[in-house]
Amino acid sequence: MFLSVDPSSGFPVYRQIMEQVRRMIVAGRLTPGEKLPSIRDLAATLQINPLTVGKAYTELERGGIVEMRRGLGMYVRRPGAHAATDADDAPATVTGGAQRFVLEAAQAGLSRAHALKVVDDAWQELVTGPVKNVRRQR
Amino acid sequence: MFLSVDPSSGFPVYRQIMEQVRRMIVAGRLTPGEKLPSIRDLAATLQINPLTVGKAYTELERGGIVEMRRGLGMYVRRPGAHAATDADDAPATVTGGAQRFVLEAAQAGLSRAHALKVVDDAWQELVTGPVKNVRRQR
Amino acid sequence: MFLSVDPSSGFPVYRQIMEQVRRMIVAGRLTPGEKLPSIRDLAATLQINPLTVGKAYTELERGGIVEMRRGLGMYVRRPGAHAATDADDAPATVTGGAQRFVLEAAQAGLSRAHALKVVDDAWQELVTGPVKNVRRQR
Amino acid sequence: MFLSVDPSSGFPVYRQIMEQVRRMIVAGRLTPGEKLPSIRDLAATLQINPLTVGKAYTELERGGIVEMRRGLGMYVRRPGAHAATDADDAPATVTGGAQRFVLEAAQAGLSRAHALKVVDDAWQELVTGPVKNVRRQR
DNA sequence: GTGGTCTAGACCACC
DNA sequence: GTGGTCTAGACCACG
Repeated sequence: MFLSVDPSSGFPVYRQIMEQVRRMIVAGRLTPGEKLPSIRDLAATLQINPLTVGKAYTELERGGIVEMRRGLGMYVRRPGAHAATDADDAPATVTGGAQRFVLEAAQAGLSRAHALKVVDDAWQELVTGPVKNVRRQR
Repeated sequence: MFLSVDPSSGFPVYRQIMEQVRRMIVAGRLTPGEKLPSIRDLAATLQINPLTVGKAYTELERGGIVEMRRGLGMYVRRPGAHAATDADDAPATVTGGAQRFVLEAAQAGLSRAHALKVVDDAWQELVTGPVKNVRRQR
Repeated sequence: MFLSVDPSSGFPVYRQIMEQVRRMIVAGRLTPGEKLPSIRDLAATLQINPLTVGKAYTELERGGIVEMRRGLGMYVRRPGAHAATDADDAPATVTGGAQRFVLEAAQAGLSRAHALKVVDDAWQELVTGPVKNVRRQR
Repeated sequence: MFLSVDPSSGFPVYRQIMEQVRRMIVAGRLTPGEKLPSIRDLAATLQINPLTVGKAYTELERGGIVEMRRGLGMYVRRPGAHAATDADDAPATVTGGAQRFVLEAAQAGLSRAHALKVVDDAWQELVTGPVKNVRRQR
């Protein structure tokens, strides 16, 4: 598990962690049932406060992404276990995200086709794993 | 000019204003050279603090979207006028937005094709606002 | 607003706050639209850390009990605004609570009628307001 | 003896065991003098740590619910044998539980009569219900 | 002024 | 060992 955070990015560190964990799950680099690094370990690795890691984990658990087993650690949840929870409002979230992206793209002067290609490329990068910047493991 | 804000959405009010103004420009409902409502008028209409509207306008001006003419008000800028300002980093912003969207969509269980369709639909909805053709900038 | 917490009760302080706020809303001592004390104020009054109060407020907001208005404070939400959110699983929570209570009561040797009376008395106390219970400490 | 625990429920595993044992006693599915499964057997069945089962048993013994006979195992105690132990504080516990339940119910929008009915139903289920109600998981 | 985030260090319950 | 809670104090974004 290699994660990287940028404390000076202005984007909350705990959200950076959340996003990367979700990204790894989607990309298949974290599989259901797999154990996440302990709060202390990850905090030491990233050189941040354990509470910050804990906040990220707590939020992920609330979102149904991972589950906590007392005294054992955090584990990636089986997909479908939480599907019922947010299956209904997920589309709304996604279309909202699409609207935001489309606005940005149009504002930047991209054509419709160009914008779609950018999304397609991003998806490709997500499933194959970022080419640069991240190392595979395990 | 119809704007609406939700003070309790957790999303900064001044950003809500910025986003809607940009959206209107992209959709062609605000055309280059057109005058925006005054800070005080808009604040009164939305029942929010004038400082908040002012911040939105200032940020829009910094982004080169609108320009301030002392004593006259804020005006939508001619496309291309700000091209030099952020032409270089705009693509980076867009790809970043694409990555965020793709992550959300994948996490929500959408297929690649489905995600692309959602984006295409959002674009369609954006341009088929009440008005004519889309003016692209840059 | 009179709240009291017992830091040495073993029950998390932030949950004590949550419970009392909910209790006050149910009892009508906090009405929809009313403003809660600021995090700093309440923390100073209770002589606890602001972060602890903040955690209580954040959790209440997540539960749809209160809403945050940026830069203004926390406000009691209008009932029904969140009804749709947890209307479905609320009954499950309630029946679970009922099962726990019934088990306790039976284990303690109460009769069925006696247990019902205890609940009825508790409801009475809730709506009329705790007779004692509002004590200052430290 | 069929017990089930959910390690990822957030509720301590040892308390889940305690609660189910007490429930069985109240419901008559475990009668005074009856022997509980050994720590090792139950731990193996539930696929949990024997220390956890041991803690549950120890706590039950402290509460006077069961008694340990060295070299023989744990046995359900005769009712009344522990009455003197917690007869005094039991009512306080029960009224506390009632308050918690009433708060939950009122918050969920139940009427006073409805809440009482839920409790009555739960009691009914407790005494009649040993039939099924046992679910396996994992 | 408001809440949001982060740090450094501590104690606790649980497995 | 694990995560959960709390303290004391700091900086930032927002209205």
